[in-house]
Amino acid sequence: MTDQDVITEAGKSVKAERYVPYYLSLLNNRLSWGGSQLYLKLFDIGLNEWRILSALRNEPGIQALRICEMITLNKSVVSRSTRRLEEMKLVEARLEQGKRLLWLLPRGAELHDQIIEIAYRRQDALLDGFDQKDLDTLYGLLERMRQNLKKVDKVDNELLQR
Amino acid sequence: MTDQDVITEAGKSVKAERYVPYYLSLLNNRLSWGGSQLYLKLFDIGLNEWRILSALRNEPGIQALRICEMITLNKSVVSRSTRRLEEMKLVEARLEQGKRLLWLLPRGAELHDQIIEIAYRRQDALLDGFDQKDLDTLYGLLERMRQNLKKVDKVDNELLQR
DNA sequence: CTCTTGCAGTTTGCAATTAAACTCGCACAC
DNA sequence: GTGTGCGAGTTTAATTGCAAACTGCAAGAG
Repeated sequence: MTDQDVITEAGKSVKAERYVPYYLSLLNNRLSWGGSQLYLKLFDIGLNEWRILSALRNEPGIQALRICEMITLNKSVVSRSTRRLEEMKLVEARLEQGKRLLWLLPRGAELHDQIIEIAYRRQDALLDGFDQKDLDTLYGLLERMRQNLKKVDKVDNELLQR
Repeated sequence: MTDQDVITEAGKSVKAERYVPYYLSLLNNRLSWGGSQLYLKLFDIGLNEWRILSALRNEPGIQALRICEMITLNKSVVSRSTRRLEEMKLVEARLEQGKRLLWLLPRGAELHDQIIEIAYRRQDALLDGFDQKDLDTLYGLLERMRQNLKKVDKVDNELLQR
C-alpha cells in the first residue's frame, strides 16, 4: 500500500491497429510535415502556399473564398499565404468590379509545375505496390469516410448539448 | 495586354478526388480538431492528453519514451501533456531504480474510460455503413501506406541531397 | 577521481490549423 | 444622408505537431 493508489492493471483501451483516427493522424502528420519541410527547403514556400498555387493553376482568376471552398482551407490561412505569394511575386491580385481576383504570375505557374512533380512522386511512394483496383477501393473508402464526417459532427453536437 | 502578364489558362493540377494526401489531411484535421475541441469542452483535456491516458491504460507504469513509441507521439508533446496530467492529478510519476515510471491515478482511469466511449462513438460515425469486409480492406490499405512512409522519406532525402 | 558517452526528458522555435472577433466597403432601406 | 446589414478579408489566440538544441543523470573508461 502506497501513499496513494495507482492503477496497475491494464484496462479496456484503444488498439492502434484497429483505430482509424490513429492511422489518419499518423499518415497525415508524416506526409504533410515532411512535404512542408521539403518544399520550404527547396523552394522557400510552405504546404499552404503550394496548395494555393495549385488552386490557382486549376481555376485561374478566382477569389480567396473560392480557394477556401476548393481545397477546404481556412480563410485565415488563405489570407496569410496569398499575401506571402504576392510578396514573392508568384501571385497577383487584381480588383475587377469590386472583386479581388487572384492570378498566377508566370514564375508562380512555373514553380507550381515543379512542385507538382514532386508531390506526385511522394504520392507514388506512398502508394507503392497498389494496383488500379486497390486505388479504386482506397478512394472509394476515403470518399465514404469524408461523407460520414457530417455524422461525426452530429455525434459531437449531441454530446455538447447535454 | 496588361502591365504584367498573368496565367489565364488552367494547367495540369492536382485533382483532389484522386489525391490521397488531400483526403488524409481533410479527414484527419476534421477528426482530430473536432475531437480535441470536444474533449476540451467536456473534460478540459486535449487530444494528446487523452492519447497518453490511453497508452497508460494499456500498459500501466511505463516510461515517457515508451509512450512515444506506442502511440507515435513526439516526446516534446508527451513531456508537455504528462505534466498537465500530473498537475490535474490524473497521472502520477514515480521514480523506481532511476526510471521515471508513469501511472494512472483512479480519476485518470475513470476519465479515460469515459472518453473511450466517446472516441468509439465518433469512429463508428466515421465508419457508418462499413461492413466487416470493408473494415478489413481499409485497415489493410492503411497499414500498407504506413509501411510505405519509409519510401516517401527516401524520396524526400534524394531530393534534398541534390 | 575525472572525463566521456549516452539515454531520458525538457525547452524552444517554427509551421500548420481552427474559430472567433474585427475591419472595410458596398448596397439597400428609410 | 444615415444607418443597417452583408460579404470578403484580416488579425488574433489557442492547439497540435515536428526537429533540434539543451539539461541532467548515470554508467564506464582511463
